[in-house]
Amino acid sequence: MATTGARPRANSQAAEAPAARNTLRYILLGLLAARPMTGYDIKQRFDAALAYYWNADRSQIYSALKALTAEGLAEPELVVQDGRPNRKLYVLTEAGRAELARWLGEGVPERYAKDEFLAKLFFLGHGDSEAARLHLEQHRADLLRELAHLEAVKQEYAQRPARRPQLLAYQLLVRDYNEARLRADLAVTERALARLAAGELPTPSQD
Amino acid sequence: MATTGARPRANSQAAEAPAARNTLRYILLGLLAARPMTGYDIKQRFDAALAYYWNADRSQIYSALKALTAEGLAEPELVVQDGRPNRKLYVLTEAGRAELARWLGEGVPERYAKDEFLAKLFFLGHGDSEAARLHLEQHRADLLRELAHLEAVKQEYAQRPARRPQLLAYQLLVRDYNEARLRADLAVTERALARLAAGELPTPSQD
DNA sequence: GTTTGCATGTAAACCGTTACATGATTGG
DNA sequence: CCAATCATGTAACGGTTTACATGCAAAC
Repeated sequence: MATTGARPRANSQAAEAPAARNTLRYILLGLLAARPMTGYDIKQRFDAALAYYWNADRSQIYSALKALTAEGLAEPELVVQDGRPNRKLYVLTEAGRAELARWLGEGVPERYAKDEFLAKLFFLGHGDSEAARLHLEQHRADLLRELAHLEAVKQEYAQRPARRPQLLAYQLLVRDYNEARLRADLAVTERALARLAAGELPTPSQD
Repeated sequence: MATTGARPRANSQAAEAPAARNTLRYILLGLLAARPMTGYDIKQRFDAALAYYWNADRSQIYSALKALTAEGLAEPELVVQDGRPNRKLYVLTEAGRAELARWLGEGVPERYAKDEFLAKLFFLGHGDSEAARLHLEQHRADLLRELAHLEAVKQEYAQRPARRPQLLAYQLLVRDYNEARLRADLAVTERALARLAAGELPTPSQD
């Protein structure tokens, strides 16, 4: 149909992507490289800092940690507690550190993202403009909430000085990407809502 | 750890999200609502227009179309061709149209996105700054290519007038989101590369 | 006293990707 | 002559999500 054809694919730095990506595995290596952690700790880290671009369930994390152990990339260390459940601290091995370094050097294939909001928006012309307004307003509310949360985290980090500036620098860079995307989304959303209010978007009756 | 706690979750418009999202199913309904299509057509539509925020494999599309048929939401119509394979045109039923409308009215849960580039970037402090530069430059190249592709598609669409302005309006809105995000990413990337070149990002030796 | 937080896991279902299979026509 | 396009599908695997299961302690 479109003479311009399909969206072009990337040519990755190191081309060989065998069969499975297993991104979670490498994220776990990355987290354990900073300090030993339990599955529980890792889940918290996901929710607090990584959720904007990746997340995993508890069950997935626990089984992935077992897989790392089986491959000799991490080793569990039981920490007995009283009054609360024992913890299983996973420590990265030398092999684990090497595997992380290998992954960091590899190119990232340009994989399509999945965004359910945009997927639905694409088809909203089949519904009425009231439904569209509701979705756009919900999206705006979500964005404002996330931006507020980001601001709060920023305040917090600004207080205490960094222990490892090298690690922090890239984490802050990721945060910059996140913030820029949120603001970009917000601008588009505001414009769309304004157009809707002004009756500038076509309505089903004109279809 | 972080006193600010976890990222807040959305309160969706209509809360009940039963067990499976099955977003692909609804995207198929949305595509078929515009016109009857074959699995092959649908895959092309994905690659040409939807790939920025969703995609699916041929095999997944074919089996999803079968599932729609089994549920009475779409009906296949065999189009015999000579010289090339027969086509199976899927036509949306009334039930299918109703199911699409239901989905359009439902709220979108704020699901985390998965972005492998950001996931890797987050940990690049564990590598050397040369690796970081390569990844950032690759990302910039990817963004520029996508923006160029977007521009080409825009030119194309500007030519011919829309048949159904109501449907087109929302598709263009999705394109606006996409473009805004790409430009936001590009700005962050350029800034990061400039900082790297100026030696403003901490190097491993300081770790 | 009920909810939340700490802490680990198993089982099943579901979604997504890759590999495999087929076969004619058109374009380079 | 070889590659790409048209066109549909199956089988197997791998990754992700949900539901289920347990149990104590602290906070509300």
